[in-house]
Amino acid sequence: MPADVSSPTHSPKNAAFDLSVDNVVFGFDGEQLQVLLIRQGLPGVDMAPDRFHMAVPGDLVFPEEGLDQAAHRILSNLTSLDGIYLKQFRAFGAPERVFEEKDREWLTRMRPHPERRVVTIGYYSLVAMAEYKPRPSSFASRAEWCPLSDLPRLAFDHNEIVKAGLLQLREDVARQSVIFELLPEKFTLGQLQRLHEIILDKDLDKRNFRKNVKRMEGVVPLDEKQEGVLHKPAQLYTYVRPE
Amino acid sequence: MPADVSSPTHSPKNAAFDLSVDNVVFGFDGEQLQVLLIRQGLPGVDMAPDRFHMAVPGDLVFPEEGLDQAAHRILSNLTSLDGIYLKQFRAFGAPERVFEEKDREWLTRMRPHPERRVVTIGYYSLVAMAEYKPRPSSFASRAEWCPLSDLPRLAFDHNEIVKAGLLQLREDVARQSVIFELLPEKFTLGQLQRLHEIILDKDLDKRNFRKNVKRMEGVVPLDEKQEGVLHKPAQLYTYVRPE
DNA sequence: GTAAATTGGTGTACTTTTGACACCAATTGA
DNA sequence: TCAATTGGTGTCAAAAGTACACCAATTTAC
Repeated sequence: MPADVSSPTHSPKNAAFDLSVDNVVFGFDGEQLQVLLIRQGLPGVDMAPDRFHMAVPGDLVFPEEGLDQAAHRILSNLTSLDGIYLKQFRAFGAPERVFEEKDREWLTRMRPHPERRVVTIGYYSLVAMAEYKPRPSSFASRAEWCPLSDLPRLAFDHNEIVKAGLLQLREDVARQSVIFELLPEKFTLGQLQRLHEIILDKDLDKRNFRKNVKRMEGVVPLDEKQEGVLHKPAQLYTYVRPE
Repeated sequence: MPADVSSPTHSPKNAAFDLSVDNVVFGFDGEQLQVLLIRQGLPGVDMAPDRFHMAVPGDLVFPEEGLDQAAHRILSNLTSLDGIYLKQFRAFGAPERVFEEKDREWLTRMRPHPERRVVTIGYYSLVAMAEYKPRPSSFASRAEWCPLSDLPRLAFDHNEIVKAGLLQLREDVARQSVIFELLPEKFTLGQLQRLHEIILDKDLDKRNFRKNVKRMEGVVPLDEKQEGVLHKPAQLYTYVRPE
C-alpha cells in the first residue's frame, strides 16, 4: 500500500504553502510588445536603484478568494488596470524560486511568512497601451511598461514566468482567439498585421494577411481615417466581438 | 498606494494553503476512453460501497518537491504507473472545493490539516491500457479504469477536473502532439483513427485520415499483421518519436 | 510646387490541403 | 460457400495558403 495514502503523517506537520498570482500583462504601442512591471521598494529604505525590485505584478491570494478573482484584484491594486482579459496559463512551483538576496530581503520585510514556500499561478493579459498609461503612483510601488526585448533581470523566477506567458500568448493568437485586446479601440490593418508579426515573430504577406482579415468576423471598417501621420492615412477599423 | 503592497497584514495571520496534484489519466482500450480512478476507503471503517471515495489519483505535494516531480511520485504511489507522459494543464483553486460530507470526513481522517484550503494542480496523462492493468492492490486504495462515458460522481471537484483535462487533451491532440502514448506499442491504423474519433468526438473519413497519417512523421509500418481477429487482419504500425 | 520618403491599398496564378465519395480484399464462423 | 466484418485504396472539386509588384495619398525638405 502506498505510504502516503495510509498515513497522514507523510508530510511534515505544518507544511504549508503560500499561494500567489503573477500577472504578465502585455501591451502594444504600435511598435513593439511591452510588459507591465512594477518597481517595488521597501518602505523606509532609501530608494537607490538597486534597492528596487522589478517584478511582474503579483501578490498573495487571500484565503477566501478564488484564483481568477485574486488575479483581477491584485492587478487592479498594483496597476489600476481593471476589467481586462486575464487567462491562467500555468502554475510555477519550483521549491526554490528565490535566488537573490535582494528578493529574500523583500520577502522578509513584506511577507508575513517570508520563509514559506510560495507557489504562484501565472496569468497573462493584454491591454491596449494607448488606453492605459501607468500612473506615476506611490513611492513604494510603481507600474511601468518595459519593452519585451529588453527586460531587465526580474525578481524571483519572473523572467521564466514572462517567457512562459509569451509562449502561451503565441499559441492563443495563432489559434485566433485573443488579440484585439492588445489594440486601441480604433486601429489600422497595418497595426493589426504588425502586432501579429511581433507576437508570432515572423513576417506576414500584406495582401494575404488582408485577405484573411476580410474572412474574419468582427473587424469592421469605420467612417474614419488616420490623422497626423506622415504618409497616406489608413482606414480605421474597430472590433466588435461576434456573438 | 494599494493596501496589499504596503502592509503585510492584509492577509490573516497564518493563512496557508495545502497544495495538491491531481492526475487525470486517460487510457484507451481500442473501444472507448477510460479514466483511471482510485477508490479510497477509510482505514478501520467498513468498506460499504458508499463509504468509498472515488477520485482521480492525487495527493498533497511535499514541501520540498517540485510540482512535476510530485505528480509523478503521487501517480506512481497510487497506481504504480511510472515514467509516463504527464502534462500540467490548470490550477483549481475555488475556495470551496469540498461539497460532500463524505469528502469532509475523508479529509478529517486522512489529512493533517483537514480544514485548510487546498489548491490543486491538474495534470493529465495518457497510457496504453494494454500495457497497464491496475493491480488488485490494497484494501485502502485501489486503482481502476472507468469509462469516461459513465463516470460516477467523484470526490471534491474531480468531475470538473476530469472535464477540463479532457478539453486540454482534445486541444493537444488536434494540435498533433500527444496521442501515441495512448496506444499500445503496435497498433493498427483503424485503432489510431478510432482513438482520434473518440477524443475529438467526431467521425473522420477513413481515406482522408490515412492520407494524413502518411504525411505524418514517426508512424512506421511493421513486418507484421494483426492476429486472432475475426476479419481481415490489419497491418501493424509503431511510432518512433521523430527527433 | 516638386521631389523624396513613407505607408496604404489592391488582384492573380499556382500549389497545397481538405473533404466527399464506393468498391474489392482477407479473414472467421456458421 | 456464404454472410459478416474490418482492412485497404484513388479521384475529383473546393477551399485555403503562398508568392509576387505596382500605384495612391500624405508629409517634409528643398
